[in-house]
Amino acid sequence: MNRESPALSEGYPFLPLSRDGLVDRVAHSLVSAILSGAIAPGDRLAESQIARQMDLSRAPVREALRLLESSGLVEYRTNRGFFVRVISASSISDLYELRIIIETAAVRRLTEFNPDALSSLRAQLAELHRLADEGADMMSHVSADMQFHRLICEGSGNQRFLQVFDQISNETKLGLLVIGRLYDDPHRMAETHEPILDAIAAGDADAAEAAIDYHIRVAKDMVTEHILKQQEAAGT
Amino acid sequence: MNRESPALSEGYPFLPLSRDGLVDRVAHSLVSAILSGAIAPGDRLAESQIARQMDLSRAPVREALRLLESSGLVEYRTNRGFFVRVISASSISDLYELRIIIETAAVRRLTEFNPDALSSLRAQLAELHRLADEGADMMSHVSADMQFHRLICEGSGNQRFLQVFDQISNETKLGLLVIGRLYDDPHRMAETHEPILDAIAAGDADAAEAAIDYHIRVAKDMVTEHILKQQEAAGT
DNA sequence: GTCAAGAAGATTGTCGACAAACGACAAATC
DNA sequence: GATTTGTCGTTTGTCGACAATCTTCTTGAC
Repeated sequence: MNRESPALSEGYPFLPLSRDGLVDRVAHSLVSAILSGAIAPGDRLAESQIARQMDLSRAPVREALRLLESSGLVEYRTNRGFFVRVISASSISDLYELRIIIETAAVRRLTEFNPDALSSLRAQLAELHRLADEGADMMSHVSADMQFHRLICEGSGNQRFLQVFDQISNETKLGLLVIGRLYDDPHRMAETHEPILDAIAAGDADAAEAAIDYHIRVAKDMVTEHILKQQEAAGT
Repeated sequence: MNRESPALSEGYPFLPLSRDGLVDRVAHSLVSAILSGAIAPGDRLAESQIARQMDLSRAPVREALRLLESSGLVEYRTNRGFFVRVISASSISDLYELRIIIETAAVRRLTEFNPDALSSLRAQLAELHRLADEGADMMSHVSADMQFHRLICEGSGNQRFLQVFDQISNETKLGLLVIGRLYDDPHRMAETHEPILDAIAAGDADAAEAAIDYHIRVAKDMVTEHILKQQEAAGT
């Protein structure tokens, strides 16, 4: 066996093993808890309590929370601590308006300068249908859906678009998840992405822009409507 | 002297005296240092060293740096620390593309739904001319210029637009400052904002959008050109 | 019963300390 | 002479502790 021969040629391909620190793991854990609904919007996130539960000191917890803050999932008040951000209809509306301008610009650039990205978008659409077939849970649907849109931002070639998208991505997911059952017909949901792909395939940037604008606007209306309904119900 | 009488009536408008914690002050101090050029792009920001100089512990310094990180001024590498982000031509180009889509959308909404914001924009333009008259320094010019654009985002009524603008604002300033003398004719610079105001005053959203698009695009070209020239000079 | 003031408990803000990781230079090996 | 290995000083990662602040509960007056 020539276990060593690759190393001799200056290149056994060791993967740089993930040195991701504690902070990232804590942050991920918190995101899961929030997105799963185990911690509800408005709830307090006491760092000392979390640290105790995870059996580590407050420092990494605090940093993880600061990280979540910059992604909009969590809100910080001086001398009071961190709270899960509450989703208001107007804040969601603003969020989707932002998504619209980012993603329309992104899909335009993608169509014009990077049409090769189409294949990965097709693959992601197939993934959406696969999840629909196997009756996956809401969280999986939402994540896969967002991943489709992320690919568009990534394919735009503009790092800032992707950065902004990632920053608001978790909050968008939260908005989708708090309203509960939205993907009643997941196949139908997946299909709504097809006009975007068609326009990109046709190389028609205007059409692509219009398609994604429509797509996100529909989602926006659905979500804001749901939230308004929920607020009414809660106010009664 | 009736120092206390206002308090008795339960309503003297005391300004909440800077209870903004240490962290914000540290962050502000660091931003100043970076934008003033005292700390150059690529430089390391050793938290222990900064803490020693400011005579406080590392905790608040660390948090301040994390804050700057989320505003893009500073970059963090695990187990290595914080570094002032280096400005590349492509990253600046992406940044301005983002500004264009945010601010065109913002000025459209402002023109359509909040034309009253015009007066504060006019005031800010006057401020630009005032600074030009008194021959203010570069930093003041840049800040006042950015404030004009911030007012547009604020006037859009979409919180997210403002949020994104604030997030990239410092990095934009940094980009403007590293290229040095750009405001050779500050009055001329101030005047380039006028077409935007005219369009808003006329209630013509399309024209306003076109005006700010042009305005930012010109700035983008100037800045990227300068940076490319600098990079060539450095590479020689 | 309502409201205000105050005490008790918990939580955040900041600190100093120690272990682990990094970068640089010297020593050793081929 | 060039590359690898060992060592050392510095910096980051994490911790536990204490003071300042907030929240809650109790107490008391009206």
